[in-house]
Amino acid sequence: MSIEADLGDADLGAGRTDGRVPVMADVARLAGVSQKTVSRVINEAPHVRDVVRDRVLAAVAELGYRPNAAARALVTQQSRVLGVAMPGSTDYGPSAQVFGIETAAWDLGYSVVVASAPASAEGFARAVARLVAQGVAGLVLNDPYVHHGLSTRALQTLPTVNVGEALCPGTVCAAVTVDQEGGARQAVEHLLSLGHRTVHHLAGPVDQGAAVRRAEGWREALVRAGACVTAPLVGDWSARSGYEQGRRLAGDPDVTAVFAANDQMAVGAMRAFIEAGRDVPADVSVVGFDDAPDSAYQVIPLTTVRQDVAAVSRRAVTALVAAIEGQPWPAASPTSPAFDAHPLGGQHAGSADAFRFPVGLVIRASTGPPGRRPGGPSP
Amino acid sequence: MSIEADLGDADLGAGRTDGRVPVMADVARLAGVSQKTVSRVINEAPHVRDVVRDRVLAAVAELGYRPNAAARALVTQQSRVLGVAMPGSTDYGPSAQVFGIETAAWDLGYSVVVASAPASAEGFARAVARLVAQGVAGLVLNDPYVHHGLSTRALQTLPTVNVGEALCPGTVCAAVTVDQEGGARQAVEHLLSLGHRTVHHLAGPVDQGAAVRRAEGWREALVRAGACVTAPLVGDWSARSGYEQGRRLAGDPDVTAVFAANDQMAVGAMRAFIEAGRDVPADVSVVGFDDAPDSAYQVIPLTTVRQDVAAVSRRAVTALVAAIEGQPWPAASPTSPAFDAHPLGGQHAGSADAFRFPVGLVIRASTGPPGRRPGGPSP
DNA sequence: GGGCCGGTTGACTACGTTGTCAACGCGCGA
DNA sequence: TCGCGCGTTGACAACGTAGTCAACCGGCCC
Repeated sequence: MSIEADLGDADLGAGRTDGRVPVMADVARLAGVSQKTVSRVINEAPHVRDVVRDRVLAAVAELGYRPNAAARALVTQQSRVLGVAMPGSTDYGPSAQVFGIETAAWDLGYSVVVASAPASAEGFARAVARLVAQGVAGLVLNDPYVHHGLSTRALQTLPTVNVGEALCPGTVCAAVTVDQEGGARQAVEHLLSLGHRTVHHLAGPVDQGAAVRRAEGWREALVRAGACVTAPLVGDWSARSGYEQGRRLAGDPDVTAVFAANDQMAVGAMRAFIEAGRDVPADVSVVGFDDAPDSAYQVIPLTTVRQDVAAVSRRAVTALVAAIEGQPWPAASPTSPAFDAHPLGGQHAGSADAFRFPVGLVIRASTGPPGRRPGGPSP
Repeated sequence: MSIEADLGDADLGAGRTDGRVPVMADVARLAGVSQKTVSRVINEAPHVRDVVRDRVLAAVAELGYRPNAAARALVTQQSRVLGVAMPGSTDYGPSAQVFGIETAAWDLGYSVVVASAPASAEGFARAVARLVAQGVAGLVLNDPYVHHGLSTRALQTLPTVNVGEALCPGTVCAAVTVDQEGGARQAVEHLLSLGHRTVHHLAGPVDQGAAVRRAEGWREALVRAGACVTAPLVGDWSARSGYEQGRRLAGDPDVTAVFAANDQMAVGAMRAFIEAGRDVPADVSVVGFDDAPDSAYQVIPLTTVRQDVAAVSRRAVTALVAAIEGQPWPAASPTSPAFDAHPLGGQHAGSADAFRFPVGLVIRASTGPPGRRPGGPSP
């Protein structure tokens, strides 16, 4: 393979740079042009004759020249680096987002620096400060962070996009998200259509937009159907929290259907029901949210709401890069070109410049009609 | 909260820099010293009187000055950025590693840029090339990449550390890993001690070090115990592959115990057994590897081998940073100070400079004695 | 009292790139 | 034929920081 050759060239330099890593001046000397012309060729600027261009490119190849990112960033005031602030979690959602952002960014010629910190106000402050200090050209914020003191003034000088729901209405930065309410509604309607009297909810952290929206969708669907709305139990996205809250639900014989705010909590809840001697789905139906890759192959394959995290991440990065390279980020207005592609907004007011991706219910083995009568296992 | 104040100061600058982001010269002017002295204060260099230092620090605070990373990188030829090359996967292992590396790096004042690419030779080449172009100070490689054309010469100019097992003996870069064989042995011995005649293996990709070492440990433990060694089935770490291979195992009534190379495949295998009407653990016992956070709360809580990914990542980053800041990376020798701390090596020759972390078996509900007689469910 | 020495400070420069602007050469129209 | 304009090229400065080295200052010893 070419690795050895590639890196070998890049490292050692086949040309006359006596051990030093080659710079533009070396290329220029070898090609017999000025350093500025090399710069033009490298940046594909106009006004370079083909003959000259070829000579320069040959010299670049011979020396294994690579542009110095630091020098370029210094002079252009542009780092071509995106900062991602995320709560450091190995949950499927966040990590899928990070990888999605990373892939999309590379495709657009940007690299990605990740700053993980607990989703507290201090954690957010430190993460953003690190990213700013590092000189990122734009910021991708994760939902859980957004409510923590993010203000209009604070970030308006730096292009910023939020992946997920913004809780505070004052937030001006653009948001890319999925139709959380719609997904929750689909889950609830599915369960009600199976014959369940109502659906209990295992919610995510109350200060996170995605969790709030899913809870809203759940409540709304119940109200619309005239079903009784019970108080949601709150978890922290982890399977452990799903298990713990699931044990509380398992103690209530009236519970026949549960909608968990993500797949991991749904799995934990299923475990709690099984442990309590209540079968899934015969006694209790469970629905998750995310459709993590594992969910189809759980011991009880999970009915869940599928969202395309990769597509969401891609859109977020695309919008962010457009903002970076286009207008100097005038606090993204609804008329900003970057946000005109799919303005499906209007789901909730005050966030007109949101992308909203559709979601879809995937029905598997964890849901079914309420077979045994509520009140305990049949004799 | 202080976010607004922090970022507000940083962005707008409370001083006399008329909109521009403040630079050292601005601080120097305000403090009445030279730019060089500001540099000394910022870098905590010696030979600065306390009075002067305080004056400079006050000016820094007033202007909200932040060092320009690009300029610093340009002049020091040092980016304080670590590059992480990873296969873009949302599996627990890789994503936990990325977060662990990121956290450890920040603690040491380094930021982390991630390059994800498929674990092929081309993917590896592109990922490393991107990272090098970005100007990283050091490289963290993930196991699956290492066998792809990594050569002594190729990376010897850039400090590099491998997290995981290096397959090719020619690889000189330092490696930090866990005791894969030992973990596999513990899993097998646990199953044999329960009374199983032998243990089948659901392995990871054959070209990945961790998968190979786990398979080696499994085979070794069986041989030592005089049990028969069956051909391992090969998956790709995903629950899906665990399910698919699990179906093949479920068809064989002699199978009473399975050791999967990671938790996700173990879960998929459990699903396959349940689907085939074989109970876990009554008919078949299953052991995983990783102890992912969810594994304790699976519908059938998983017996698995716990490894401390965060600690491994931390060690890798510590070693890498030591190499970056210490000697100019003479292709890490066993006597290199960076690798003297815990040389538990010697597990396999040719890699004397490896850190090897211990692992531990966590026994849960997915394993038990072979209850029903092999040959099918009892009537 | 003069010289020396070490701690402190600043002027100058390099780092590798891009932006600005002037200069050059060629073809074309007057 | 001359002048003009455009496409092409290069000299020079600038970006913000750290390294080098000289200058300065005070106290100390001879």
